[in-house]
Amino acid sequence: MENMKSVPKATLQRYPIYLKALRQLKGLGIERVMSSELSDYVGIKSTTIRRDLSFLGTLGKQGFGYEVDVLIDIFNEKLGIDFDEKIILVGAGNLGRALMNYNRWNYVVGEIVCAFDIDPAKCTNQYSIPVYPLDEMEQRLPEGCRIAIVTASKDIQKTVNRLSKMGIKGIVDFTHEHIIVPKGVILKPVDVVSTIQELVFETNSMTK
Amino acid sequence: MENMKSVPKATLQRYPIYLKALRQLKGLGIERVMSSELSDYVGIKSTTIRRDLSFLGTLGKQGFGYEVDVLIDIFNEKLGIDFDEKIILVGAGNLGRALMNYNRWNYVVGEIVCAFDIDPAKCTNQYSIPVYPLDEMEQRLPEGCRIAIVTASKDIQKTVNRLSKMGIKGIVDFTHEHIIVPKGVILKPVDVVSTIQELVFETNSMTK
DNA sequence: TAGATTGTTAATCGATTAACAATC
DNA sequence: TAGATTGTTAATCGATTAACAATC
Repeated sequence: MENMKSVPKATLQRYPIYLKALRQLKGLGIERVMSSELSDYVGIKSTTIRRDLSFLGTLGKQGFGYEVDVLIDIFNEKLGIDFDEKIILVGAGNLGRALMNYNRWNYVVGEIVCAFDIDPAKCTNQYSIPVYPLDEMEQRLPEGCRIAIVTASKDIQKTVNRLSKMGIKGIVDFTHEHIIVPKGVILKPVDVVSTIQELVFETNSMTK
Repeated sequence: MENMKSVPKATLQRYPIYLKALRQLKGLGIERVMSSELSDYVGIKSTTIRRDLSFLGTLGKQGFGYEVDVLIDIFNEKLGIDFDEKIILVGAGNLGRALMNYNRWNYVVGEIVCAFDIDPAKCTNQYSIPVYPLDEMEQRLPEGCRIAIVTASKDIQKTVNRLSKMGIKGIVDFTHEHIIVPKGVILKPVDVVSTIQELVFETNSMTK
């Protein structure tokens, strides 16, 4: 970490793809992988993969390839994926509840620890995860929590400002709203509508 | 459309951002916008915006800026967003149902017309949208449907192959699975776990 | 017209990849 | 060692943006 050359943004965005693939390969009992194999698997050129991996150290062996476990460990250690990122969720509506139930990501990046909602009727323990009133966000913030998922669009800008003050560093944003993010906070939009629009644009421009 | 210089991929991916912003501005009663204003609004340099827009024609007026309505119309007409893209949904689990209820995108890109699930218990009319057995996908495919949202990971590769044969051109993928997409089909992953991982990677690499 | 902002050119920056030297 | 694949260099490609000419 200390001497890490600054990793290009494009590379950083491919790491999750590699990590996912490596976990799947490991699940299939594969212990060693060559960049060319991984390339076929994820659809990224092998040179690009080797270059991307080289930012994390000298991980492969010439003539051999990479040990799957070594790569997975590196992603975990060097990049701070320690499987228990504490995540909070803002908004316990339909989508929020779907995310709460979507517990497949336990032990992958961590888990949603608790949720918040303005609607008192939604503040309950009846789901897999406790839901607290939005007011209590500051006091209920889990120790070390850096990441929030927001699904509620009511007063979203205010909420984002509050999250930022609370020390949240990354926000996964499911609202469609226009949000200005404070410095030092990264916001990743997850926008089905925009995704569909991109698809429409791209399919249209494909068929000329 | 006919003489459209091929639009760069990066530009294509920004169009939904512009369109969203323009609709919001229109909602605020704003009729004219300069590239510099739009730039402040969406956080993309004004030169980039002007260049992106120039692929769609000569839309602005020197000394004046752009008419919001003109831009919105161009996106709609030239790029085929006609508000009623017919979308099908595969998988009526928690996430699927959240998407069905998430009808905010009606009249934005179109709407989910129907859903499919392998589980007969989930094939019902009790939601806002009819859910049919997965078997009936081919016969129930809405006229002109090009886009599918998949949330069910069971046999996902088979499903994707089927969708492709049915003529689906774009897939929004909510599963975590490793999917090989047939030629001519675009798959856009929407992956909360990967998004969170990207956030963790990026926040970690920010704090050095 | 004069002022302003667009549309576009050309320079810069970053990302990809072909080619190959290093090395297991 | 010889064969193979990595790690890295250098060339290419694409995207961004500064600067400015075109023009409303």
